[in-house]
Amino acid sequence: MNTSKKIKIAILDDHPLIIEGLNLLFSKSEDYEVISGFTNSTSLFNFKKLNSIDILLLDVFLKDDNGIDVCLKVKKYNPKIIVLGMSSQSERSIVLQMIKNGANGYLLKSANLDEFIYCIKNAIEGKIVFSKEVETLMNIAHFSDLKSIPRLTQREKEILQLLIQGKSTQEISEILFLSFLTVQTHRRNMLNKFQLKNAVELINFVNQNGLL
Amino acid sequence: MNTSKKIKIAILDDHPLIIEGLNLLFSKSEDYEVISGFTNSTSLFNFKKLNSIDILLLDVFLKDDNGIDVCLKVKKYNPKIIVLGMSSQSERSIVLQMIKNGANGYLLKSANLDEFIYCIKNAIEGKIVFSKEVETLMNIAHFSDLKSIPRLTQREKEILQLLIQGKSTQEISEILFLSFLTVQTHRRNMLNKFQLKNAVELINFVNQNGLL
DNA sequence: TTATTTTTACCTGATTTCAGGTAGTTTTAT
DNA sequence: ATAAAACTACCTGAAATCAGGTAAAAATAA
Repeated sequence: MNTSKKIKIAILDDHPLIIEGLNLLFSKSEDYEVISGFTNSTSLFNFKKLNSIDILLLDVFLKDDNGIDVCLKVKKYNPKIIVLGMSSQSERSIVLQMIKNGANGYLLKSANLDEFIYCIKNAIEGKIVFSKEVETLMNIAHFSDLKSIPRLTQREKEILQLLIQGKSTQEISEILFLSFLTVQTHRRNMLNKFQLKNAVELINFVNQNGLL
Repeated sequence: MNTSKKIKIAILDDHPLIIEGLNLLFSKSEDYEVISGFTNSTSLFNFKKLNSIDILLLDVFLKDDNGIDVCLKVKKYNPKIIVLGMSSQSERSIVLQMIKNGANGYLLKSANLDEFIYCIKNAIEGKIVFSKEVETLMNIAHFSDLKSIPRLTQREKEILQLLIQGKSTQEISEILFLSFLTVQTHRRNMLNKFQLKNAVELINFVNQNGLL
């Protein structure tokens, strides 16, 4: 870590207001500086000095893209860039996916300004950081989830996607050119995998755990 | 409208960052001033000078409360206060409910800074205002919705709530001390009301139109 | 190449949901 | 007081879902 220079922060958030706020927050600091703010992912990836970024504060809900994919791309490009996910509401599933994709932490935008600073500091030191509320959300059944939840196969995902739209087994079989009976089997397998009772429960479960 | 004084803006948003940003935005203006920012609804309602507020910028997703209820309370207290809803993602249902509760407009936080100013200006002049994205979202089937969508009765809502949790008709009947057949009738009535095929479609419809 | 996973498909049977109709009671609004 | 709406409950029958099992291709990984 080079201490002679300020730590360079970039922001990707489709809310100009948030960028303004963060800018203001760090403008007083002697250790950090915001070198650029982007409102969409393409302008981030077109950024010439991508490699000079130390920390990327990354909103997960973007207009043109989503933070989960952006995180993966950034980490692939340069794993040394510290990526901190941000959003307004925190969902377990999203936080889990971000961490799975290499993010170094997750902050709620509603966090106190102190919390922002504190988390960034710790992230630089190599820790995985969460703002308070995210932490409590995560601790309920902490990290076991990433392994214990069986995942869906490709076909299952396709069927699930149609199921979520309210399509019946018959309709799904016609859309995917499968036997009615095959679709039934897949449905049953999904219910069995997660120990659920019916389609509604399945959809709830999938939404809550971001399995699609 | 008193032009000798600045127009007084209050902000209720659980994101300190947003409040900071808006503060900065209006700090340059000669026409507007931010007189106070709140991060929860109780502190807003404890505010002594509530009546001096001209415009309330109101986040709909709050920790302790929700903007839809807050809007109603504020308008009840003083209908002259101009209330503009804000959120990160826009959902038809929420926007509709806000307007129904007397809000004077709705802005996405991702709106450009110019858009904020523009909308506030027009709201003061008595218009119902939307930021661009909200406008396109609303225009798809514009305001007919408020009337044309038949609404759910109390009992139907109770049953729907359980249905959404994945409960079966049998379970629901036990929970609500009703006949199995009665619950079936209510389910059927709901499907008929909205011309839907099955429970999953019903749940989607309700979520999309905020009927619960 | 072999083992494993995935995808496909069938059978049987129980349970649940969906669709149509009717109808008495209670609550709410005019 | 009367009409309208909401709530309750029943009947019948068709359709769909759920639950158990088996099993053979096909694709993927070791």
